Amino acid sequence: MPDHSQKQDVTIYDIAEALGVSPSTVSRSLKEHPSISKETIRKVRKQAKKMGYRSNIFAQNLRRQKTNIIGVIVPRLNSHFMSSAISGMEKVANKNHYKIIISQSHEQAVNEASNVEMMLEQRVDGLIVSLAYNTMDLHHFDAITEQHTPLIFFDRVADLPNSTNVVIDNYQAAYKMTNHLIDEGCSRIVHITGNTSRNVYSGRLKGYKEALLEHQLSYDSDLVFINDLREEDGEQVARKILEMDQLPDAVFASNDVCAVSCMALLQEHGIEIPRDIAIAGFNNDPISRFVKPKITTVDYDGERVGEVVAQNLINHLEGDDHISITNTIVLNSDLIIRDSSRKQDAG
Amino acid sequence: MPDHSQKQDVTIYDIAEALGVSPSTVSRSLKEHPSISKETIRKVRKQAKKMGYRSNIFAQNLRRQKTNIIGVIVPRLNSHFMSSAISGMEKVANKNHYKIIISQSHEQAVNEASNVEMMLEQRVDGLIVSLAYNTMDLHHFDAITEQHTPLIFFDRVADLPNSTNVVIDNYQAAYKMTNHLIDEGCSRIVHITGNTSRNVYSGRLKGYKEALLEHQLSYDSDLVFINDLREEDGEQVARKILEMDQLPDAVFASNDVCAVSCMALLQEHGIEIPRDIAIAGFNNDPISRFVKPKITTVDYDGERVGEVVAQNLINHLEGDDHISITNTIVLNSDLIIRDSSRKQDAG
DNA sequence: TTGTATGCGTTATCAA
DNA sequence: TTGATAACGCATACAA
Repeated sequence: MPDHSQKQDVTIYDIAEALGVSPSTVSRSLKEHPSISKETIRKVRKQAKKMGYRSNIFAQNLRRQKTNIIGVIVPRLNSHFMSSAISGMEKVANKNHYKIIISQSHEQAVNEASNVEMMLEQRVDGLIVSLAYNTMDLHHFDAITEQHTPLIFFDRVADLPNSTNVVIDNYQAAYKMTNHLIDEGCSRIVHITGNTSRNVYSGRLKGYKEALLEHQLSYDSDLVFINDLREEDGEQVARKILEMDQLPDAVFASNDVCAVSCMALLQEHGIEIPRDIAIAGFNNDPISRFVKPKITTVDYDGERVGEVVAQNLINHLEGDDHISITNTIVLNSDLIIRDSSRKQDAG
Repeated sequence: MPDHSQKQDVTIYDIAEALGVSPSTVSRSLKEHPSISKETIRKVRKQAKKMGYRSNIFAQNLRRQKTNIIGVIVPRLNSHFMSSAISGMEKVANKNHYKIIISQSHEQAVNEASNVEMMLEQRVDGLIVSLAYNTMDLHHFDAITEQHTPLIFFDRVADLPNSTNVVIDNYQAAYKMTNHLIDEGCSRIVHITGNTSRNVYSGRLKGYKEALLEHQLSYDSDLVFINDLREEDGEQVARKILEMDQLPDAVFASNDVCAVSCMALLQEHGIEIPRDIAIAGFNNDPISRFVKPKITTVDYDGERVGEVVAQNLINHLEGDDHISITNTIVLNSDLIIRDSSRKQDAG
């Protein structure tokens, strides 16, 4: 057993003894309680520094029943959107003296549930969640809401009372994107998206359908692909496209990675973008700018989402806010038209 | 003030009372202490579940002086390498019932120091760090080592006694890459890298130099660019390249984002890759595969790095390991030769 | 302005 | 096999 035991910590008792005062005086001095004289405060602080005192946070937590820790559960960490979102949360949390504990569900409801349990055990002050791909039943959040632990969902949100959702208008974004493609003369538009039990994907699918209908274009379910939106999924759709009797004239994917991998495979088979097929993605992942042609996408600023989510939660925790009864915050998201569209004016 | 107060928690006293046994019996039953009868254990567990008991972790921590929390400090979260590394750490931590608390230094030593202080306050069981760009003085880690809190650096590591480093052989990787470019007939090779106070960048620069020297190629400092390796830095180098009297025949950048942005701007100015200039990056960021041509790079698997780092730390914490006196773990990293090199055989 | 005493929920030691 | 009791370090109600 390695020896990392001797964290012989200095306590307020040690300081009290050294100074010949009581522990409570030390405790109060350390947080500049108004009833303590300036002189005492000065002395205590000096002694504390001298002895290398560091407040024991467990004892504090135990007394105050508060941790200043925010729990974050996400499907996975290593996508551009998610890591940016986490970055934004960390920034805001740090500024407000909160810490964040992170866990991944790896897109599995069962992991999500055990992560929630872990967060509960940690007694997080609040919880931020983006749902796993296959989460249907939401009962694993019951204990959270029962204890009135503030709960905020973002991106992939839930329909749960007493929780807040931070989203963009996925319907509108997809509606605008599809309209844009139609305006460019596309009429056979492939849509690649994820599990439509998730708000983000159902919203986008709906926007896509609506735009078609408004232009008297028939909705063809053979042109809609539901998958996990990973690199290989984009490629697989590309292969299916190449086998179609009649080629589509556009592909609109629900994320950029999928759009880009689909495009790459199409290009390898001699399809010219955007002449033969126009391409559109979602998220404004850096990758969307680096491919050729640059792909049209929807600006979805993870960093900002993360900031808003964290700030909202902290406001709530600090009491600057009311109890939310299923409150929803909708952030902006704009089309970014690029070379993979047939015209390049602003949308 | 919103009402998230009534976390009227069930304690072992409540269970004890309900069952007519002592709190110690409950405590022991809950952790299946060998001296407690099966029957009692069964009863206690049942009652605990019935009453919705959840152990208070502060009290536990307070008693045991242990948190099962690992602190992680990184320059920034939202790069592919870093978010993958964190993902790997989270995976291993989760499996071993550890939690991770994350903070960003935003590449500033001053933030790094305050993050360390925060981790100390949280009483993390161990600390994982990748250094900020401009960290020179390492005294902000003194308190960590003094308490014998295990400390592991990865990627951007330090030369500190009683800490472990997890790295790849940056010298070798850059040496091989430069050799590869030379083998392809390149002789004026631009190298873009970061602050050479950081091991990763000094190692790579050294490998680059060494390869040149071994081939009787003179080292030209005008071909070496030290910057922050961001998207805009790659573009700026591209502009400088375009102004050169004699064009280089290769660019070797210390990360893929920088390599790719440099390449894109060169291409916009009619340079053909790899005919006019070959391109090489570092990290095997997905972006390196999606650009055209795909760029040659160094495989640097963040997920694996994260796993190794976390596993090593946990082994140490669990006592399966000795106290490390400046131990170094070197992970594998291989060249990935792609279209942006002039030949495409394996390196 | 400061001190005393108690409790936060657990675990570990000792005794029964 | 179980129980009583004393910590762990801090914060606060009450007393002085």
